[in-house]
Amino acid sequence: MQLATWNVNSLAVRLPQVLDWLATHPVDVLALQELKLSDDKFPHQAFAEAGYQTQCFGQKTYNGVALISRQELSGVVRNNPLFADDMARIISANLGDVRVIGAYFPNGQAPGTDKFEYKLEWLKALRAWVKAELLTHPKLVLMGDYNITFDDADVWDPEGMRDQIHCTDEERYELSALIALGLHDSLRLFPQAPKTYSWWDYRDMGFRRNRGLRIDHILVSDALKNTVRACEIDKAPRKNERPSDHAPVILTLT
DNA sequence: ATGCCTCAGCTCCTGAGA
Repeated sequence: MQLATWNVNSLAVRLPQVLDWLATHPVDVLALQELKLSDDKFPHQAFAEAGYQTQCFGQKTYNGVALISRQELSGVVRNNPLFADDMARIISANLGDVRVIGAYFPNGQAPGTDKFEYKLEWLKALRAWVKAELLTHPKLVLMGDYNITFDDADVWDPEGMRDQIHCTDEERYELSALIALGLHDSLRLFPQAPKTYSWWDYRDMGFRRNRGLRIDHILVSDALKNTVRACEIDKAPRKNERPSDHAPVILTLT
């Protein structure tokens, strides 16, 4: 079984790339973030013609998430029932006995701003909800654009970005608290080359110079850990014309 | 450098992203 996550930065712009990618990477579930379109504009038909079912939670202009799957998903939930949120950021569902959560974590803009406070509250509420979910769904995958680096190994310029957004102690504390619920960073279950990132700034030739961040993650619960066979970041779509600034992350389970 | 790209939208500038 394969699961993947990809922040596409506008599904309207990236739909052909997503369909191309699925044709060569026929994963069981693909979680998308930053659709930037409302549900009435979601391209269900295009995915159906490619053999995929769709569950979407869209929003005009910003945010928006979806689960694209080969099999029909059950138990679809939108956002965190424990957190009143104006923004479409989470969609979760069951694939067999595995609870799959796709999430677009808040960016947070900068420490000290209202958006940063919202990010911390959102993270705290996510942790409470995931903790409860694990009781009923021990096999759980939490994947998406976390907008948080685990540590300096995830940052191209750790000195320059110290205490900056995605790298603050407060954000990293929340990420480690998620891990402490009994989750594992799939990518780090395997040896990784230094400077492995999932996002590169559009500006200043960020990708060509590998000036990036690892902020897209796939966390798996204790009950799934021993089934993880591989986890990798697919940098190929970042080389497309008009790419997303994020690359997909792929998880392979037995 | 309160910038550099890219995207959406009350679109020829602005807000937001990361």
